[in-house]
Amino acid sequence: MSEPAEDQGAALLRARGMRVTRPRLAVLEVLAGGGHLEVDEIATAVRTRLDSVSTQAVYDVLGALSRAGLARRIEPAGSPARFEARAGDNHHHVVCRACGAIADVDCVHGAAPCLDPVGAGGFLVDEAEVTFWGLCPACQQARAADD
Amino acid sequence: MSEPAEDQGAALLRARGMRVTRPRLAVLEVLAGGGHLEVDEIATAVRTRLDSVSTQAVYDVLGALSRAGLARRIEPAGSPARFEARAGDNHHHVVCRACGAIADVDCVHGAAPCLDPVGAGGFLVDEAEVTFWGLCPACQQARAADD
DNA sequence: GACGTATCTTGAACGTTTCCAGCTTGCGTG
DNA sequence: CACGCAAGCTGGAAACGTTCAAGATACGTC
Repeated sequence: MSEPAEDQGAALLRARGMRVTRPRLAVLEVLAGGGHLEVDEIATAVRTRLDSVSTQAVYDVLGALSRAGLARRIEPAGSPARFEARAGDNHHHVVCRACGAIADVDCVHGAAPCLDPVGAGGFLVDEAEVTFWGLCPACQQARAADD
Repeated sequence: MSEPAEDQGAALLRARGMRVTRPRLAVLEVLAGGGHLEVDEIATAVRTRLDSVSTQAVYDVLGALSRAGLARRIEPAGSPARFEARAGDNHHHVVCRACGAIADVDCVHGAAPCLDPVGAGGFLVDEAEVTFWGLCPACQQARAADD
């Protein structure tokens, strides 16, 4: 916590043999702020820290970070891709059907919920992704108010 | 089974107060053939039964059918939307990371696997969607052959 | 400090999906 | 059995998120 965010990010990148560049540090900082951000939101936030970063660079950086395990890509049906800082735990997500809001849900089963290779038709399963669908508190209220 | 497929589809549509049109019947027939089809595949198959059907009609029909519970829309990350006939039972899917193939997986936990509204941050959860990621048998062999 | 390569920039294109206006069709009424 | 309304279809076009290609730049290493 005594280290500036930049140095933390640089250490993470170096630990994986990745080059430390300004766009990457900025993206890591933005992701560290929390939330589930769209590429466009990340690009906008990054541009408040650096003068100009191309959209292409943001996509490339996010791809590299998720490949390195420093970010996690999530993509609920009907939404553009979103990215979040990854704690390495396999938590899951609740998505609001009305407004698309996303929240984290810790896995109640431990490490691998519902992961059951049996009956997978010969597939070699390595990950189980769980997405919950429902209504966020705000949209529940909005719907109740409509009645 | 003694009824022609068309009449079955017509009955399904009428039971929900939906109009019975040729594009809808054709889409229902195609979906009844099984599998997890992309919109483009469905459109192509439909056009072998009817002379000409616009792409928009296929999208509209599929939207109406999934809203009515006659079709289910699935959309694995990084893939275009796909539709399948099985709706109602909540089975899940295995997706091959290499070739994108999709297979069904019956839920081993019964009706609502891992569905745990607790800790959902105030969300009113109504569905739990599970997607397994791995390698299909064919891609396992292909990878083994590369070594 | 100079090199080689990974990374970023610019500009463009791709494929899926949605919008729009207008015509056709299914289906309940008289 | 003909009529009329609204739902549904057609056709063209465009928006969106994303990816590709070629060249310039900056990082890490020697």
